[in-house]
Amino acid sequence: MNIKAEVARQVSLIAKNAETLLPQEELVAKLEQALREGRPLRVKLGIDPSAPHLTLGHAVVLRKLRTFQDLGHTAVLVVGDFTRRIGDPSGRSKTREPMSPEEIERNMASYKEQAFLILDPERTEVRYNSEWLGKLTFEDVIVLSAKYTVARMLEREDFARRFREGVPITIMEFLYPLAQAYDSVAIGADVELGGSDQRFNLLIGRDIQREYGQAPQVILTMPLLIGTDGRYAMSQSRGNYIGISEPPEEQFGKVMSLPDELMPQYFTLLTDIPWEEAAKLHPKEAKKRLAYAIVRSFHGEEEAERARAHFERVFEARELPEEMPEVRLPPELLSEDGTVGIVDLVFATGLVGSRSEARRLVEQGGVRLDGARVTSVRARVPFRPPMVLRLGRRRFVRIIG
RNA sequence: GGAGGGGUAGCGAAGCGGCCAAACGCACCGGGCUGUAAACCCGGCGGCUUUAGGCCUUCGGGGGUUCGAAUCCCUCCCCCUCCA
Repeated sequence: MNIKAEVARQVSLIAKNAETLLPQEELVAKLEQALREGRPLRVKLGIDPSAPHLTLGHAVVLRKLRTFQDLGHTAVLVVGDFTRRIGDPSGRSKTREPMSPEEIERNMASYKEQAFLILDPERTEVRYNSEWLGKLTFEDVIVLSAKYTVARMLEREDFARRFREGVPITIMEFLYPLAQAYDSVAIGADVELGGSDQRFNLLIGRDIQREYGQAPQVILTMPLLIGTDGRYAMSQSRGNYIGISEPPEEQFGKVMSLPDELMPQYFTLLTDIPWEEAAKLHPKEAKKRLAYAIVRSFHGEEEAERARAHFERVFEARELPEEMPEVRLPPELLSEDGTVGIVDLVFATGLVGSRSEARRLVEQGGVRLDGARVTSVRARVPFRPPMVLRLGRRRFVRIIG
């Protein structure tokens, strides 16, 4: 095998779409060595076990990790359970409440299930950082903290700004990046992956590894995917996300309503279809291609096909979906003359949270019964099952007797 | 230890005795437009109802003043800034 050529091939695949890859020479050296010795690289990805669901944002990084696996390397998922059990006592962020080991375990079970839709389990190692962080003595921590300076910490944009503006920064916040860096030492990371917001932390890992006599890791960051609002990085706390394990139709629909401007980024970071190719299509067709590719990557060909068919049927042709949930009308809602109040009917579907909400929907023209809009809250409709009730644009129920 | 600021709906943020179920922005829902796009426009966004200037539960917790309190007083809890 021509090692030089193989290294070049791997580097180009690894570097593709990356926001930061440095130092590239070190990656080359590491790859050469790996190939010569038949020893796969250890590629680290830190996992925050805070939330049980993964989003397309996570998928971007996971896909890159998969690339490494396809090249024969090992993915090491490092679960930040140790720090997560402590949380962030400054209480500034509610997403940093301490979590119990049970909660963490539950989240991780679901995390892994989703992550393995992208990753190859055969080449994945999952490690919890409590394994080594939990063993450190206070003395060890002091020794670790002596290896980095305040000035360097303050180089981080976030810290610099807060320090300038007098917003508190706790010592603990200085310790967390060090802990993360120590993770790299513990697992002997050759490369660490992350979102572009992680760049600073990943760099600290290099310094700390060097301090502990290890070859520093190469760092690779991926761009942050913009969320469904078209403005901010996709995150669960912002609610602008598309989940990896959402139902196919849901995923398809969410992708279709992304702003067009996001298409290049999504094609590039989440599919193998080059944007230049998709750009030749009508925007709507391009987006359908995108939605299809994304759904397929998580749910498979068949489900992707179904999701597309569903979309075309319901939203393009404005016909009824093939399948819809069925709801039995509670008999007591039926009056003697065989009619049922529209609000009762809507509420009985369980698709709205309160009668007020049902009423609102009716008043706003969001309720159709067998295709005909019902706008009067006081309307009573003859009950002739089965009937199809449509709420808004996308919710359908079949009412049965 | 001292001085001061603050806790309001999912989030951000006004209000500071009645006109407050609480401005505004974001998110979200409905309608219009369309390529179910996005942007944009209109409406909604505590609950119940006999739909009304109706009733009930909300403005960190508890108690009080008042005809009436998110708004004033007492008390408790929590958060933040500055000085030392």
